[in-house]
Amino acid sequence: MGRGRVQLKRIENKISRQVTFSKRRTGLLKKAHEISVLCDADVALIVFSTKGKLFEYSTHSSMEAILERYERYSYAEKLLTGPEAETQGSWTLESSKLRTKIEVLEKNIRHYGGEDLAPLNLRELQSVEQQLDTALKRIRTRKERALQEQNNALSKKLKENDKNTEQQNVGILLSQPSPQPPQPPRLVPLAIGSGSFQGSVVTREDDSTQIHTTSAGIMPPWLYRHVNQ
Amino acid sequence: MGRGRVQLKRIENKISRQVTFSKRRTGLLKKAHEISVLCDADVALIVFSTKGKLFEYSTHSSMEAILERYERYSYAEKLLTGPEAETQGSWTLESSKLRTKIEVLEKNIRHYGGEDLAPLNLRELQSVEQQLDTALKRIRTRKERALQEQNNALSKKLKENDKNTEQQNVGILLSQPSPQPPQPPRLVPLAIGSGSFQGSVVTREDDSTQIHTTSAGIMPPWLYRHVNQ
DNA sequence: AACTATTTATAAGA
DNA sequence: TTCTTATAAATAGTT
Repeated sequence: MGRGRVQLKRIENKISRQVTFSKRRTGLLKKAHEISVLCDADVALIVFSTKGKLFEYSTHSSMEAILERYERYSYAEKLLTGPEAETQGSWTLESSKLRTKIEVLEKNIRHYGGEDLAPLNLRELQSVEQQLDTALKRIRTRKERALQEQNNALSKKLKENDKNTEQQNVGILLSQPSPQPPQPPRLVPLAIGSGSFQGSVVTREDDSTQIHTTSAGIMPPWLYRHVNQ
Repeated sequence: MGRGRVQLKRIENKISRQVTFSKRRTGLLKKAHEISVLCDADVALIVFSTKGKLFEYSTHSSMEAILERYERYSYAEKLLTGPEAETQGSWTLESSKLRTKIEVLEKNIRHYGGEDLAPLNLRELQSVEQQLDTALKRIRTRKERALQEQNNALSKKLKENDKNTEQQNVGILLSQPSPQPPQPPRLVPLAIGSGSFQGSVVTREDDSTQIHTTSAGIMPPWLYRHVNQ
C-alpha cells in the first residue's frame, strides 16, 4: 500500500520504522474500531512500541471486561490442553478445580440457552450464580492466604533483622528514609473531535505520557473522515 | 475499500455482517501481525464475535506476557488517578462497594424471577453472571494488589536494612542509602525473523475447540500471498 | 506534516 | 465459504 512492496521483516532504519509504526498503528486502531462497530464484535487491542509506549483500543465494554472474558476462555483451554500441568502450588490446584467447575456451569448456561426458553428455571439460575460466587470466593481466599503467609514470613524476618541491628546501631535505623513510592506513568488527556464513539483509545508513555480516552459520544480523530465524508 | 463506501454503523443484515466480520477479521489479524514484525512492536489482539467465538493474535512474547505487561501499566495509571484511595483499608471500601453492586445484581435476579418466566432472556442471565464474576474478580484483584504492595514494601525495607547492616559492619556511614532508582519499563525482547512468523493465532469456540498455533518459521494462512507473490 | 503513486483491503456479486 | 473484480483505503517513499 504505497510506493513499492514491503518485505515482511523488521524495518532496520530507526526513523522509518518509527514513522511506519505511527502510520500503521493509526490504521490498526481504526480498523479495530470499525470491525467492532460494523460487526458488533468485542475487540481489545494492545500495542507496545519498541520503546515501551502503550497504545490500546477496546470496545465500549472496556478493556478489563474483555480481558476477563478472555481469561475465562484461556483457563478453559489450558485445562483441556494440559490438565497435568498442575504442579504449581496447592491453591493453584484448587483454583483450577474451581475454574473447571465454573466452566461446567457456564456450559450448562449455554446449553440451556441452546434449547427452548422454557427449561429456563430461575431457581437454577440463582443456584448457578451462587455457585460461581462461592467458587470465586474460594479462589480469592486461597490466594489471599498464600499472600498473607508470605507477608507474615517477611514481617517475621524483618523483625528478626531489626532486633539484630538494634543492638549495634539503633540511631541509624531511625533515620532511614522512607521508601520511595512507586512511580506511575504520567497521564495527560488529549483533545478529541466530535462524533459518536463508545470505545476508548489510550496512549501512554514512560516520559511524555498522553491519554486520549474517549467516552460515549466522542469521536476519535481517525474516524473523522468516516463520518464526515 | 470495496464497491461503495461503507457507513460506520452496525451492519443490520446478519449474513453480510458475518461475511464482513470474517473478511475484516482476517485483515485485522494480518495487520496486527505486520506491525508487530515491521515495527518490532508487542501486539495483543482479542476479538469476540457476536456469537462469542474468540479470535486472537499475539506477538511471539505470548498473550499472557503482554496482558501482564498491560496490567502493570494499568495499575500504575490507577494509582495516579486515585492515589489517595490506595491507602491501608482502601480496598475494604472498594470491596463493600462491589458487594453493594452484587446485592443489586442479586436483587435483579430475584426481580426477574418474580416476574413471568418469559422475560427471562438467556443473554441477560449470562450477562448478570458475567457481572458477578467480574465484580468478584475485582475484589480479589484488589486484595491481591494490596497484599502484593505490602510484600513489595516489606521486601524493600528488608533489603535496605541488610544493606545498612553491611555498611555498619564495615564502618562506612558517609552517605545516605540512595533511594531506589525509578523503575524503567521493562522491554520484552522480541525475536522476529525475516519473513517468518513467530506469533500465534488461536481460534476457539464454545464447544468445539480448535487451535491453530503457529510456531516460529510457520506462516499463517493469511500471510500466504505476502510470501509467494 | 502533507502529498501522491501504488499497493492492499474489501464490498458486492457470483 | 471461496473467488473475482471494481473501488475505496491505507500507506511507502518523497517533499
